[in-house]
Amino acid sequence: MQYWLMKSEPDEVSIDDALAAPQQTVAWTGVRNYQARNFMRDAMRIGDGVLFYHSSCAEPGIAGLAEVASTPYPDPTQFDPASKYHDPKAKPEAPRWLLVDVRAVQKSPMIPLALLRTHAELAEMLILQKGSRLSITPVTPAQWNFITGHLMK
DNA sequence: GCCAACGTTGGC
DNA sequence: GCCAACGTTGGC
Repeated sequence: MQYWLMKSEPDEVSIDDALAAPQQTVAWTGVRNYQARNFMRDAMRIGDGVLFYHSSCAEPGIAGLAEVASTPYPDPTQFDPASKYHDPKAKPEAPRWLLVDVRAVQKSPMIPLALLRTHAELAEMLILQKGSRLSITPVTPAQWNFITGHLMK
């Protein structure tokens, strides 16, 4: 069992959108960074815990809890010329981009980025490092426990 | 809208 | 393989 933080722009898919989706599950489309892709392809397992993070919005921060809900499979948007995530170099017989399904578990009290920064226990979180912009990052059990057990109370 | 930081591309 | 140019991310 591992833990992750996954960024989503709430204008595209918010925690509320995910909770309202069938099975409360959304396909994590649009990742176009190899490191983030590799986490989904190689490291994630069904049932892994996910911190659902809102980025590029008025109040960036952790907005809910979710879990990995599928094994990896090709991101269909890479083959869709109408999608902004279209990748002309991807072919169905050789997909470049894989994703997993994510099931929203619950909305949480909003935990703003600025608040995360105030806790020494979270100083090592990858998302808090200078220049970090990876959209999917691993979270340690200690960080997970601190956030879910302390900040979400 | 600004801009720092980072990733990717492509010429050489 | 180097690296400059360019595009993107994402907080502020």
